[in-house]
Amino acid sequence: MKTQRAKPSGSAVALTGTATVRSIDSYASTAFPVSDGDMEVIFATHGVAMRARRRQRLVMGSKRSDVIYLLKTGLLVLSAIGSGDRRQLLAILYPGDVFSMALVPPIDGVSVVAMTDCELVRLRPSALDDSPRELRELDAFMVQRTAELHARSILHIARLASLSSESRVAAFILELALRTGQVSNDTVACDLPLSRSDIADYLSLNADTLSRIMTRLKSRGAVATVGRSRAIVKSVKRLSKEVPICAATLALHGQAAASG
Amino acid sequence: MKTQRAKPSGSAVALTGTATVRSIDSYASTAFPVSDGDMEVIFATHGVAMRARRRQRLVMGSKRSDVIYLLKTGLLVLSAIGSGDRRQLLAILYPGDVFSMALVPPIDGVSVVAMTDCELVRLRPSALDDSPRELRELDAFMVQRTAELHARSILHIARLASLSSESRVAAFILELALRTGQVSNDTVACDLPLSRSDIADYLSLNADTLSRIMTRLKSRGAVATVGRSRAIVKSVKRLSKEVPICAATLALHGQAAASG
DNA sequence: GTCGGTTCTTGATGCGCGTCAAGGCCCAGC
DNA sequence: GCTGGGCCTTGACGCGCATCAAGAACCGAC
Repeated sequence: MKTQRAKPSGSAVALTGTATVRSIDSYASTAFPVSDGDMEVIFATHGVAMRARRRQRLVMGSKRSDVIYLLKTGLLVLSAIGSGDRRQLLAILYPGDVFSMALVPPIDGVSVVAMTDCELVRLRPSALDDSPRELRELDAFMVQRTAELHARSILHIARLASLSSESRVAAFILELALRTGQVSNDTVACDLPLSRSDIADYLSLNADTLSRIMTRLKSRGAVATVGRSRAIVKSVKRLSKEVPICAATLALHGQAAASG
Repeated sequence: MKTQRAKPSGSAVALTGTATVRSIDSYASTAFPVSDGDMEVIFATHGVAMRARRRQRLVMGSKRSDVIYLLKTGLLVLSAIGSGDRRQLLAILYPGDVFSMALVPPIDGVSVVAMTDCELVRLRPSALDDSPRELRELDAFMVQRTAELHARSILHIARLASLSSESRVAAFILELALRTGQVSNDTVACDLPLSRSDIADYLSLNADTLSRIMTRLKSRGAVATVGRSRAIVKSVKRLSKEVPICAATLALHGQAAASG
């Protein structure tokens, strides 16, 4: 029997449930890409370390609670089930990103899902009420990080709106590779923690169409794949030339990857 | 002779040039929708009032300067010229919104353009270095406002990705009407400061298609128009029922309009 | 008022992508 | 090894939107 692309890929059961809480100190020494060194201390001291497994859905507390989360390792996506049936991925979160309910519109069925095993820190800003200095630093940190998230969302809008679907896919792989992959010369390789359907939902494409596009990109030599879950961008330069917005991707994600 | 939709609508000349600087006190008494009352004082005291004319392009300083702008009245759009030719509008800014270069990805040809005559305030956070309290308040304010902008951008992504073009147009008019229009019962009316091409560029549609859709919406009775630049949403309830995301639009923009 | 330019509308046509359907690939379980 | 069930790929086909083109409505200048 053929299952033909079950709704949210069948593993709905595994998705529910809250993330497991671990002891803090296991993360206290981990480096993560936060500009201000003090920030690491603040999160380690006042935050609660958490861990999420692949495909696990993170319960983000109630509506407008003030809880914020910091992603230390792994990959998260913001997903929504458009009332009908079609799922869509609205944003991708990389290590170093923060997120909270305030950043998300009140759409039905939005949630944050782990695409890989993740380590994160939950922080309640009110826990810092005693030390104004730390609170101030946190605010400054949040301003900067939220602005970066916004710039990335705007970039994503630009990609969705102005790029052909083929360029969209190429730009997506480039972004992921710059963030999570290994750079060597002009070539970048990375794992694809998102399935084909996930990628399609993120780029607002059909999974079938995405598959066709991947085939086209491969046959043209723009990207290569190793197995199903690993991709290689052959020439970043050439890609940036073909797809102008990729320059912005490089600027936004390249430096983040370099510093992280 | 037929001009047939000239590139950025011909008025490119009028677009260039910096916004005119006016004296501050002419705005000092104006109410604007900022949650914290102190914020108004901070901007009035340390900021520089500016005014922009319809279709004027705002020069936002160099790359990563720390200047922030607060929109007091009018409507701004974030626009980008995709390297080819196609312009796109990436975001709409309403009174009470703040923006800075940090919120914008480094795409070629991005700029902020006034869709109506606008009043705004330019503020350099470093001007507040002397008063830590105000600096702290500004940070907190920025966190909140940037988060709201992000939520709106995400909502826009959701609309672009999941809605039929007809629903997209309806949702757009609803948003604009809730923000800038007059509500009475279940009906909302508003001016359309954006031309058809502008709207099309924002919704990533073709201007011709948009025109067809408007005709369809009118003949179906969902919206009505008065002249070319005024629209009326006949029944907000019915629209919210047909287009699920409109509920989120109501939540995000309805309350802002109510408080503003 | 008339005129010129812009913006909007509407028609005909073609292509891209979504959809449906059938198979192939890959991996886990036994 | 084999088998079954997700995933992924690939084909056929239809609809929706972009494109091109022409004309209508609107608006300001004079």
